[in-house]
Amino acid sequence: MDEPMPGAPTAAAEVAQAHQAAREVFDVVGTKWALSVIEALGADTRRYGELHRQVTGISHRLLTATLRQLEQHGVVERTLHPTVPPRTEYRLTPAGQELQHTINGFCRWSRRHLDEILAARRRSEQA
Amino acid sequence: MDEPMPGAPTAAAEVAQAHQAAREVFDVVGTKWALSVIEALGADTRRYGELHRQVTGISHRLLTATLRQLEQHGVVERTLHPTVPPRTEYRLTPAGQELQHTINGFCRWSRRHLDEILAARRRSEQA
DNA sequence: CGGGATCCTTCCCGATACTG
DNA sequence: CAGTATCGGGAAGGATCCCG
Repeated sequence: MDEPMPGAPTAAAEVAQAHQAAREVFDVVGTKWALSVIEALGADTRRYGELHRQVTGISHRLLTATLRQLEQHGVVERTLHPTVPPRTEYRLTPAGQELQHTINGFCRWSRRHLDEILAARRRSEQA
Repeated sequence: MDEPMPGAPTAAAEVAQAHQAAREVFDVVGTKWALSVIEALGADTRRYGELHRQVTGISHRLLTATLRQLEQHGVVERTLHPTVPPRTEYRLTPAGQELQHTINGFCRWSRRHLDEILAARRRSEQA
C-alpha cells in the first residue's frame, strides 16, 4: 500500500505525520485531569496549592504528574522561587494559552449540549 | 463578591454548573481513543471495519466500547442495516459534528506546535 | 462482517509516609 | 509549602473465542 520510501515527504506521509502529532496531543489532553488543570490555570500564574484546591477531587500525586507532563510538552511553564518556604508558580506558555482557548471550545460545547448529553445517557441507562 | 440572590441562579452557581458540564465532557473525550475516533469519523458515514483500519492500533474491544460510549452521549449515531453480511454505519450527530470541529482545533494546534512539543519533550527526556 | 463475552495482564491511581 | 517514594487494589486495555 505505501510506496517504498521515496526520500521526499509525500502528501500521505504528511497526513500520517499530522495524525501522529494529533495523537501525541490526544495522549496528553486525553489524561483524566489534563483538561481540568489547563482550564484551571487561567490567564495568570497559579501556585501548586491553589491548583490543588481549584481542581476538586484531584489527588496530590496526579496533580504533580499532570503538571509535569504538561510541562514536558511545552504547555506549562514552572518557576521555582528559592525562598523559604518554597514558592512554585505555574503558568501557561503562549502555546498553552492557545490550547486553553481550544479547550474553552469544549466547555462551550458542553454547556450548549448538556441536556442532550444527559438525555442520551439516561436513555441508554434504562437499557 | 457575589450577591446573595435567593431563588435565582447566582453567577457562582452557573460557573459551578458549567464546570460540571465540562467535566462530563472531559470524561468522555478524555478516553484514550475517543478523540481519534471522532476525528476519524469525518463528515460522512463510516463502517466498523473502516474505522478499525483508520484508527491505527486500537483493539477490537476498545473500538466497540468507544463507539458505544460516544453513542450513549449523543455524539455518534449507529445504523444497522439488516443485510447479510451485516453492515453497520456510524456517523456523527449534529452535536458530534460541532464537537469534531472543536477537536480539529486540537489537530491544528498540534501541527502548529509540533516542533515545540517535540523539543520540550526531548529536553525533558535528557534529564 | 460486526460485536458480545471471557480471560488475563498491565499500569493507573489513591492513600500514606517521608524529604528539602 | 512543594514535592518524591512506595505499595496495594482496581480499572483499563489487549488477545482470543464465539455467535448473529
